[in-house]
Order: sequence, then structure tokens, then C-alpha cells
Amino acid sequence: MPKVVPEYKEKARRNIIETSAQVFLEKGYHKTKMDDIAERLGVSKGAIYQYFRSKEQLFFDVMDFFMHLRKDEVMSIILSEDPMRIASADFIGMKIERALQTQSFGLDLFLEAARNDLLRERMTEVLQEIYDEFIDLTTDLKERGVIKRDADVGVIWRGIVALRDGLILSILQGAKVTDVKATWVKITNMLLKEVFLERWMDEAK
Amino acid sequence: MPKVVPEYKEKARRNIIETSAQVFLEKGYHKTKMDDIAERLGVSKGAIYQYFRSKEQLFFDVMDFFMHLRKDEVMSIILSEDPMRIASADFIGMKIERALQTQSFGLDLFLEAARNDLLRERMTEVLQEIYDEFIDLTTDLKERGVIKRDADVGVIWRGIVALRDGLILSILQGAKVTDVKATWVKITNMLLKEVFLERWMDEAK
Amino acid sequence: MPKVVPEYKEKARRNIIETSAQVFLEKGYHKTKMDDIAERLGVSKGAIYQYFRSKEQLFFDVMDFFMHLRKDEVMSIILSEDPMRIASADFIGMKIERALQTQSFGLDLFLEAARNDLLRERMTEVLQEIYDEFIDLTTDLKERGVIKRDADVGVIWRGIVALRDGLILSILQGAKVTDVKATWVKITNMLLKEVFLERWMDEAK
Amino acid sequence: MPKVVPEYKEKARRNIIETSAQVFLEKGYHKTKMDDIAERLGVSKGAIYQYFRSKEQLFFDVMDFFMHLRKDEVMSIILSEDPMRIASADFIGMKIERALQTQSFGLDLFLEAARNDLLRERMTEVLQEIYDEFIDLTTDLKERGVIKRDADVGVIWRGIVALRDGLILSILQGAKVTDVKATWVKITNMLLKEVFLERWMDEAK
DNA sequence: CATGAATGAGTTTTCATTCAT
DNA sequence: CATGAATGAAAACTCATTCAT
Repeated sequence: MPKVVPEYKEKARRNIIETSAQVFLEKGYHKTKMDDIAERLGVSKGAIYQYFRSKEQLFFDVMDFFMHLRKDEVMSIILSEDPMRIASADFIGMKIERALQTQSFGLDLFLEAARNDLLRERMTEVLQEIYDEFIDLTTDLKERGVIKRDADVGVIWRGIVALRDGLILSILQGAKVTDVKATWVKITNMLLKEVFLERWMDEAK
Repeated sequence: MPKVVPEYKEKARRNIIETSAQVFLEKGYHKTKMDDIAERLGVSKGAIYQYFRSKEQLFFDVMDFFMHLRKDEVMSIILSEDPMRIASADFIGMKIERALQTQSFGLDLFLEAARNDLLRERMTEVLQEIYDEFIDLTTDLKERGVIKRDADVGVIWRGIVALRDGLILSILQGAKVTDVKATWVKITNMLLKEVFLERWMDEAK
Repeated sequence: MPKVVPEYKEKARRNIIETSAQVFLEKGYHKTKMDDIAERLGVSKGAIYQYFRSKEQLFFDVMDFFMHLRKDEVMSIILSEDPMRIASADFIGMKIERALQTQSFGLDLFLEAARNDLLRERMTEVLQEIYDEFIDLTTDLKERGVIKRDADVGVIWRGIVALRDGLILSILQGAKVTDVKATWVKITNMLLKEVFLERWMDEAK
Repeated sequence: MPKVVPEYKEKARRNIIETSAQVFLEKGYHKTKMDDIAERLGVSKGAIYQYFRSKEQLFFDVMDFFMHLRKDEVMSIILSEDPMRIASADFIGMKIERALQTQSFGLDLFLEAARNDLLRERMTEVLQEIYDEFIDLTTDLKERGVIKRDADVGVIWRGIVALRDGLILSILQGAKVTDVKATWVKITNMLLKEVFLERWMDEAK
């Protein structure tokens, strides 16, 4: 490992954040010990403190990382050629799998973050950013005749996101995977029909 | 001699559970200290240990209490004369208010519970109980012509519950109350229309 | 030990302060570990934290204790029937002995305290209290013809106190005990002659 | 080939000592981190370890440096044409200013050193050196009729040094600057009168 | 030689749990 | 039974020192 190059430090930071993200995801914030993270990284505890002032600060930066992941994820879906694929069993299936693996899908981390004023503000900010880009996009799509002019896309989109999170939560509470998948496919289809013009939907299929 | 002691003990247990539930709701599981609970109860820490082996056991029983609360709540809605009131801004408004007050609405407690094998099983059980009663009820309603014969009520119900949880989560992440209310009203209406016969819905209004 | 009586807690606090004072005196603030104090007390570390929020707070209270000790000491000398005994080899001898035992006589603790704004203020306060009582007393002594009307007792008193502290410091730096004693006797005699009327000094002898 | 390397090394050592001395003075021994010193020097931590085995060894050498400073200071005063200037408000004023700036005037460093056997011995040694030179000088001055033949110059000198240190300490404990200056001027004048012949003192003015 | 990232032993602090009163 | 002081096993964080680059 080249330690003298200037980029090294930034790379190391990045590495710590991504590894910590994994561990936080698996064990939750409170059950994750700095020792756990250090062990996973294969370094000593002290090394982490060279990059992050405290566990709280590390969590802060991990959450920032998660938010950007989420944003990128949402954007990539919206901007994809086939937004209808959201309404597939596969789409939710992937989420479910990750939820079952990590026992949380990060929902508890977001809830933990919601208890912190600074992080809550940051979350609101990112949410707004996503929403703004989303609205720009849909305005364009309305003009191009892809989605209905009178559709309240904000409502539909918020509904889809909430449905996803709520269903993930139900999975964690023991709901059956098949039930959850069926629910997702049925309801997202209903919601998307409210938004997309018939003609376009047929083509998408 | 009347053996009042066992009854007293049960009452005391109950009291501890309900008070602990409050505190867990407010502060989350990990941030709640046995001291906090004892203080809220107005008793000494030692007293709690007379009724519960450990903090974990207490949490276990508190979660059991919560699950039954949830079940009762769901049942009372389903059995009410006017199931359509679910699809009102007021209904979700109440939830939102509580979420904002407690910073969690208990979602984090359920997630914490999901990490515990025993509790997760228990949750699945209760969920199934609710579902079974729900199916009984809807079979009856189909026969009485209140809801459509071909409606997949399971999907709709799961969707509504997931939507509620997901929207609460979005509130905690900083979404605007008005947006969330609008989303709830719009989508639950869509979902309920899928289930109830037109005629009945008009009457309900 | 009766633990339920209300006075117990105050007694325990007192005990911790006095024992900590000893240990701080012997090892200095930074080299004293909470473990050291706990061990000397014969209790666990945790017990100390039931009475003091932090090591810093404990130090604060220990310094308060020291200041009152100092005040009482000064007062008892001033109010004694024979203030001239200050100017004796025995008087400084006692201080020297304690300084050699504790390697500091607490001077380093006062210096440590001087770095803390709150403690410095508190020290100034106590100093002023001592000074005020001192002035009251000397005004009375002037009227009763014990000390000279034109004597600047403030200067003399400050000089004596400074001399004591400075000589203690020199002892810690390796000065010879006999030299220090001789210095003390000679100079304090000079200073007191400036203040007391001849007649009275003869009597005192 | 000129062997400049060893000279360079000595210069570097010297530089580290002087800079460390500053930092130790400002923050005290325990609160000074090797990082602080390295940063002030503008070099890396590792570089310091090329010249000093450990923080303790560095402190040792810094104290040696301080002792020589003190010795030089004392000697320059004694050897100056006008020893009476010691008894001026300006003289103590300078010390006070530095004490207030550094919050210690190094007293805590000397106390810290006093706890170390090796350093205490070293201090005693230097003290003795100063004292010996001092006695040589005063013997000469007695013969030249500058100071009284029967004066106990050792006592007076020790008194003055102790007074200085004691007053500095009182400043750090919150004593008023004007009070301290007045005390210094008054008492040093008294002490010097005991030593110098009248005639000489008049001239000095 | 210089660098500064990494180490790891130590230190403060917390808190569920116990147990003498 | 109830109390709450004491316990002790963590856990976060610090920093002098080392060593690969």
C-alpha cells in the first residue's frame, strides 16, 4: 500500500466508510463496536480515529454515503429506458433478499439518524434534491406525451417509495416473501397505470 | 385468607410493561436505561428485576404487548362500521403526530425485535393470527356483498399496512406532512375502490 | 455500613474527596488514575462515578476542599494567641516535611487548577474571602495597639504567604532543609517586626 | 570533506529543545502531545524520535535547558551594575506578564521535574552551582565594601528567589497585579537594605 | 534521514445486574 | 419484598511509539 501518495488518505477514508456501512447494516448502529469495524477492516481501532473524530461522526459520514446511494439508485431507475420494470417481482425480490441478509435493509440506521437533528436535516435536503430532479424529469415526460398531463406524479412516486419501505419492514417482521412480491407487483402496476399513458405502457411490455 | 398476592404481582408486571413501552418508544431500546424506566415508574431499579430476569426479557414482553396493541388496532378498524375512514387525512394525521412526538412510532423497536430470532418468530405468529381473522372476516363480507368477490383483499390490506409504515418512515426522514397526507388519501382510496362494491362505498360517504 | 440512612451518601462523598485529595497530592492530577483512587478507597471504579460525574468534577471538588483547608489553616494562625510562632523553624519545618512526603505540597494541583477558568475564579473568590477577614482582624488589632497603625499588613501578609510557597518550591527543587528554615526564620521575623509594636513582641516571646 | 553533519544534528536538537520548551510552558507537560511539538516545529513526529528516545527524555533535556536559562538569568542580575533594579515594579511586572501568558511561568514543569529522581538531582546540582558562584561573588563584594560584612547574603538571596516564585504562584491563583507588585517592591527593598551598605545604595539610585 | 499511518496499551466512562441492608 | 450502592465487564477514545515507504 502506497502511504505517501496524497490520494491514499482519501482512499482509506472511503474504504472505512464502505466497510463500516456494511457492518452497521448487519448489526445496527448500537450493536456495532469500533472493534468490529476495525476487525473487518483488518486494522487497529486507533487507525479509524485518524480519519473520524468519533463513532458518531463516522456514522454521520456513513449515512451520507447511504443517502447518495439511495439517490443514485432512485435516479437510475427513473432515468432508465424502462421504468415499468419497477413493477416487477424481481425488483422487490432483490430488496427483500438484501433485507433478509442484513436483517434491516438499513431502515434502522435511517431511524437512528432521524433521532439526530443534523442528520435529519441532511436527509430532508437529499430528499428534496431527489424530488426536484424527479419533478424536472416528469415535466419533460408530460410534454413528450409519455405520462398523463394531469397525473400527480409526486403522490404516486411517494406512494411507491413508501410501499417499498413498508413491505421491506413487513418482511423483517416475518411476512411471506411470495405475499410481499404479489402485493408489490399488483399495487405498483395500479399506481403506474395512473401515470403512464396506455399506449406507452403497451410498448414497454 | 384471600390470595391477593398473585393478582398484585400480575398488575405490577402489567404496569412495568406499559411504562417501559412508553420509554422504549421515546428513546429507543439501546438508549433506554433501566434507570430511566425505574424513574418513570417511581420505583427502584431492583424492583423491576423482581418481575423480569433482564432488560432483554422485559423488551421481549414489551414487544408482545405492542403486537397485541397492533392487532387490536387493526381489528377494531376492520370491524368498525366505517372501514373507509382509514382513507382519511385524519387517520394518517394521528399516526404522523405520534411519530413526530416519539421520533419513531415504534418502527425501530420492531426492527430491533426483527434481529432477535425468538421475537421474529413471535411477530410472524401474531401477523398470521391477524391475517387469519382478517380472511375469515372478508370471506363473510364477500358473501354479504359488501366487497367484490374477486378482490384480492390480502394484497390490498398488506399494501395499506405497508403504505402506512413506509409513509411514517418518510415523515421521520423529513418528508412534508401535507405531501404525506395527500399521498395517503389518494392511494388508500384507489386501493379500497378495488375491494369495495361501488354501491357500498357511496353509502359509506 | 448503613447504606439506607440519608447521611450515608454525604459521608461517602466526603470520604471519596478526602481520599482522592491524598492520592492527587501524592501523584499529581494527571498521573492519578481513577483506578488508583478506587483502589485506595477499596471500592470499584464505578462507585466513584455514582458521586462524581467525571474525574474533572472530582478534581474540582477536591480543590474546593483544599481551598477551605487552606483558609482554615490561615485563619487559625491569624486568630491564635501567638501569631509570632509563624516565624519559627518548626512552623516551616512541618510544611517542608509534608512537601517532601507528597513531592508537591499541592502546589502542582493549584497550578493545574489555575489552568481551569472556573477553578481560577473560585480560587480568587476564596483568596478574597480570606483577605477580607484578615483586614477586619488587623483593623481591630491596630485599634487595640497590638500592631502599628501605619503598617501595610496586606503587603506583609502577602509576602509571608509567597515566601512560604516559594520556599516549599525550592525544597522540591533540592534546596537544603536547614538553609530553608534559616531563611524562613530570618525573613519572617523581619517582616513581622514591621508590623507588630515592639512592646507586644517582647511579651510574645 | 567537511563533516557538517554532526553540527547540523546538534543544531536540530537545540531547535527541538527550544521549541518544545515553549510548548511545554504553554500547555504543561501532560497536556503537550508529541503532535503539538511536531506541528510547532513544522516537522513530522518521527523526526523528533531521531533526536530523543522518548517524550520523557525530551522533557529531561528541556528542563536542563530551563535550568541553565535560570542560572544565566540569575547570574546576569547579580553581575549587573545595578542589582537594585531587582527591587522594581518593572522587574516583577515582566515575570507576571509571562506567567499570565503561559499560565504557569514554568512552575508546574519544575514541580513535574521534582517528581523525577534524576531530574531532582540535576536541579539540586545546578542550584548548588549557582549558589557557589554567588558566594564567590559576594565574598568579593564584601571585601570591596559594597555589601555589609556581616550580611547573610544566602538567606536574603534565597528569600528573594522564593518571594518571586511565591508571588508568581499567587498571581496564577488570582491575586491582583497591583497588590503583588507593591509587595515585591516593599519586601525586596527591605531585604536588600539588609545587605548593601547605605552609601552604595544611594549611589545606585 | 524524514514521513505519517498504524499500533496497542491504557484510561475514562457507562450501565445491566447483584446483593447487603 | 423494596432499595439503591456497589460491581465489573464492556466500550469509546487517546497518544507515545514504531516502521514501512
